[in-house]
Amino acid sequence: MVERVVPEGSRQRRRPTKQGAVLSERLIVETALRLVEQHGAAALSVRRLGAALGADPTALYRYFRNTDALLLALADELIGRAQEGWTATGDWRADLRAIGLRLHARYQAHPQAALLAAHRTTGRTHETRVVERILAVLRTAGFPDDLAVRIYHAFVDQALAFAAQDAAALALPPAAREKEAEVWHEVYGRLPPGTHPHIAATFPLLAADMRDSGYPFALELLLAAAATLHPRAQAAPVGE
Amino acid sequence: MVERVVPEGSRQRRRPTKQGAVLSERLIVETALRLVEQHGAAALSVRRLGAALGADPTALYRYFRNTDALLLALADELIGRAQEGWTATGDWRADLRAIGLRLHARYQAHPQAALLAAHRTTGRTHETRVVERILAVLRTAGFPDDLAVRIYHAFVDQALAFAAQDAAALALPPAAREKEAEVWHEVYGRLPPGTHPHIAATFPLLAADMRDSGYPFALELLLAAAATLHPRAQAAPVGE
DNA sequence: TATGCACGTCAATGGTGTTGACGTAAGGTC
DNA sequence: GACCTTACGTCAACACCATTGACGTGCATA
Repeated sequence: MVERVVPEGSRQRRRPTKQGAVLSERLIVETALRLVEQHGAAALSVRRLGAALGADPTALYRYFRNTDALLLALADELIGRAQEGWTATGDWRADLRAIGLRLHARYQAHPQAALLAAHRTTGRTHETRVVERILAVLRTAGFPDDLAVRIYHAFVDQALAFAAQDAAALALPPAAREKEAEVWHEVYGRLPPGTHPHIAATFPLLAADMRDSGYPFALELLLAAAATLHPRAQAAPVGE
Repeated sequence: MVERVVPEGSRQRRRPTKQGAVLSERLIVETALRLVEQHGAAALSVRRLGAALGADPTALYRYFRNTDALLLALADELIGRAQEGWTATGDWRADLRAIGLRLHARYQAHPQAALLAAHRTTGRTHETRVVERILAVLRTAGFPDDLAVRIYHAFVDQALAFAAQDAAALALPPAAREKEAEVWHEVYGRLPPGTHPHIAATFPLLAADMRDSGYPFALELLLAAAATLHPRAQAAPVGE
């Protein structure tokens, strides 16, 4: 196979497409993100991306080895953006809450890329920086090392797992997404008290609660339980 | 459009395919599950499934409206298998722990299918039964309805999110999995204390802890925090 | 034994990612 | 300004994919 991808650094000959666009790795990543944002995950295909760029679809392969490489580039971009503007306050619980919610929110903005990114360890600079920051928050707060590590692990995995989980719902084709919402009302709303008494009794509450992500509350529970494990634990109820 | 799917209950005329197979919803689900397990999630296509069944690929559409409906059936099958043999003990915390760990374990046994299925709401019988059971555990334990619903939501989403997260790691091709573990040691094990002091200080602990899933500990934290929200809350430390 | 229709089959449609060949025009050199 | 070299945009083609409508066989029922 001919090596068709030239590393971004050594690119020199930029040549406009028939429609006048001048391609670059950066332009492609930004266009792809915009495409996903505006028209949903399903809109991201090589042909549509080519159309959006104003270029032949296969021009993409001069910049990325395949679509997976493109999606990893998107993912890297996301991780970077999630940390922009964040600074520690010194309150470990508020800091972890902010980091968790930011990561979650940023991933939700690009569900398709999030689905791929959340399950992978990249070892790239953005990722190591977040890890360092979380450990810093926990150790500075006075958690002993072994406990800090365990809490870090649960916290990070939970943030990424929920990010992927909620992204998956957003990344669903519109038809399937509508169907799922419908399933909740049609199926769960009509289960008879005889066979499913607890669902029947709480259905309105259920329907209301399931509309939003379970992550914020799960995060609060994790933080509250972690607080009770602190060597100088004080009364620190959920949500504090 | 002609309605082509006949509900499983009212099926009567079974007719062997050219290759002699007698199709059924159950056979299709089991074959699909086997296909995904043996050859990965990418192997699940209508054509390949037809070949594995010994039938014309489009015969599938006599049993499922589309591939998404099949996927939901797979998901529900996994949920069902996770519950086989479970019974309530009356100790809400032990019961939820058991349900969570069972779900997680069952999905890990079928990583490829778990990846596809863990994000979906099926509305099928196995799913509604778990939902009913979890709500029963919480309400019987004395949690008020609104709290029971919120805890249920966080608990279920956490279990499924972690199931998908950990399944993703298992589902990677062995080569890629080894490579990722290697990258982790190479990158995180060599970060200089100057730029990443907290990672450098805790690396041995980190490396040991990250080998296993973060779910069991995250689940304990959730249960411990939920216990403090109980109207008759007693001292109930993590892991009790 | 007769009959209606369930369902397995086939052909076709319009999508997808990806590859190899080709030629044009851009950059460097003189 | 002329000449090479080659990067890279384009094109055609391939092998898949899910899904559809039409068709007729042969089964279950009456």
